[in-house]
Amino acid sequence: MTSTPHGARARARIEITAAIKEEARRRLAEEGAAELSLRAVARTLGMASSAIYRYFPSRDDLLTALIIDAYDSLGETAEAALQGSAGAAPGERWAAVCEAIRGWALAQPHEYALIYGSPVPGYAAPASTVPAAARVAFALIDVVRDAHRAGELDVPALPGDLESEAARMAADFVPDLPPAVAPACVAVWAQLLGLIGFEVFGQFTRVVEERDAFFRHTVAGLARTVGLRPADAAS
Amino acid sequence: MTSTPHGARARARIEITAAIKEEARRRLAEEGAAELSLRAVARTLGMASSAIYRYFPSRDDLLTALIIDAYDSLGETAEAALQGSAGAAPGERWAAVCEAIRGWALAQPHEYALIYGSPVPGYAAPASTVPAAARVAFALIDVVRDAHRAGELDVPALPGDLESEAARMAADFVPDLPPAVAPACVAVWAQLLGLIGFEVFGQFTRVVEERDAFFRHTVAGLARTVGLRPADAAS
DNA sequence: CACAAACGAGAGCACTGCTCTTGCATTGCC
DNA sequence: GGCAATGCAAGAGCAGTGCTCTCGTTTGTG
Repeated sequence: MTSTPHGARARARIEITAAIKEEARRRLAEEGAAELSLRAVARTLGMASSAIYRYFPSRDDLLTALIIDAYDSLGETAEAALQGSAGAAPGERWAAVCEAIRGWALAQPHEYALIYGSPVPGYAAPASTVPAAARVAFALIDVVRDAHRAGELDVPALPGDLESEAARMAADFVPDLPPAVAPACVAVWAQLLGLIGFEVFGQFTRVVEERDAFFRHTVAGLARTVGLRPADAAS
Repeated sequence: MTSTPHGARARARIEITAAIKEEARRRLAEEGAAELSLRAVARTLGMASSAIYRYFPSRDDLLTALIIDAYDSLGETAEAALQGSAGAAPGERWAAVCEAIRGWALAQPHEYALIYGSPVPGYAAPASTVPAAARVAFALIDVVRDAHRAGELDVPALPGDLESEAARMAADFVPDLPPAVAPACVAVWAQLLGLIGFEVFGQFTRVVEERDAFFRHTVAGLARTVGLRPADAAS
């Protein structure tokens, strides 16, 4: 039933699907996920509201598609920063990837909110989002891995009650690194995105003014937490 | 216009206002903010939907009231942990306050999402929420302040480009502490809530299993970032 | 007592997600 | 090439939402 399901109709289908997503993303950029209305999308696309349901069985399915796209877009940005900094010192690469993630988040706050905002509890992220979501994390991990290969990673300490958990984590997604760095990576990943979230969601209003410098400094601290030696020696 | 504006009607007003908030909070606990419907609240309260608008001019106003309550509830929890650990070593107090915040968040995820989730950009938090929101932060800062008084605070380094910002921050809300700790406090505050957010919002699914131990360890790392000496010497 | 303010209820508007039915166009098979 | 099956768009419709307006009624004050 696959293998280029024959001709014009199929092409039209993927084109229209793309057009719906595109228009939805456009509205998302300026309104936020809560205000995204299927009917409005259909209207500006010149189709009946009921027609959209041929392409996305429900509003949530559209949102899920947008979530995956957002994860991928962010992951791509992070990977680009990773490659753009190839050869640089681990501390600098770390900063570059973090800045790229932050830049993406600030440029598309609503999409950031979509993926790192509040998925209501009870809502289990569809398994289809997992690989896309992992890309950012793996970009960060790649920096750590490179530092490790170059012998420039200070493996952090690990308390006894986390040993088995660390072993499991490491086996799951960093089998080539010392187990102790796995929890540190996860912690730093969460803290970084949390930090960015605070800025994007306006929690820094009237608290942090010079956000670029503040972010640079904080991210250097995070680097130290995973065992990297930050580029900015002064911080 | 204040000073007990006379009698039974006023009393009824504050009672009904409270009942609305209570019912709204109940629905919030099991459904999430997006699903909270004024009409539904009115229905279970046995009043016409239009009557609610006598008490809250709009749905957003109701949500704002709930946000303030949530901030206060969380702040209260943090302050209780602070007082409950009076006299203990700074590292232990830090852990206690952090655990309290996390516990609150896990117990009322929807309320956590309401305050630290995704306020759509374009939405400036009403000034009325600020003092309530600050309570958590100040509870954390109190631990740092105590450590400083006891001479147990290792003041973190500060890069040159953050000096003026640090001075401004310190003047604004920690005038009695060395300026360098101010950015560290803000960073750690954001990172802690971000970490908790990741857990509450399900980002740790299939990533972190032993979340208590993981949190304990990570929070000890955060303590070190602000210059505290964590209780858990092993971590 | 009279008057004004506060209040509750109901109807109504514009909007939403989603379903169902009806008719048309395209597609693939014989 | 002709035809049945399928894919698709459109419209009407349901149940629900936030919010407004009006119209009596209740309440407190001069």
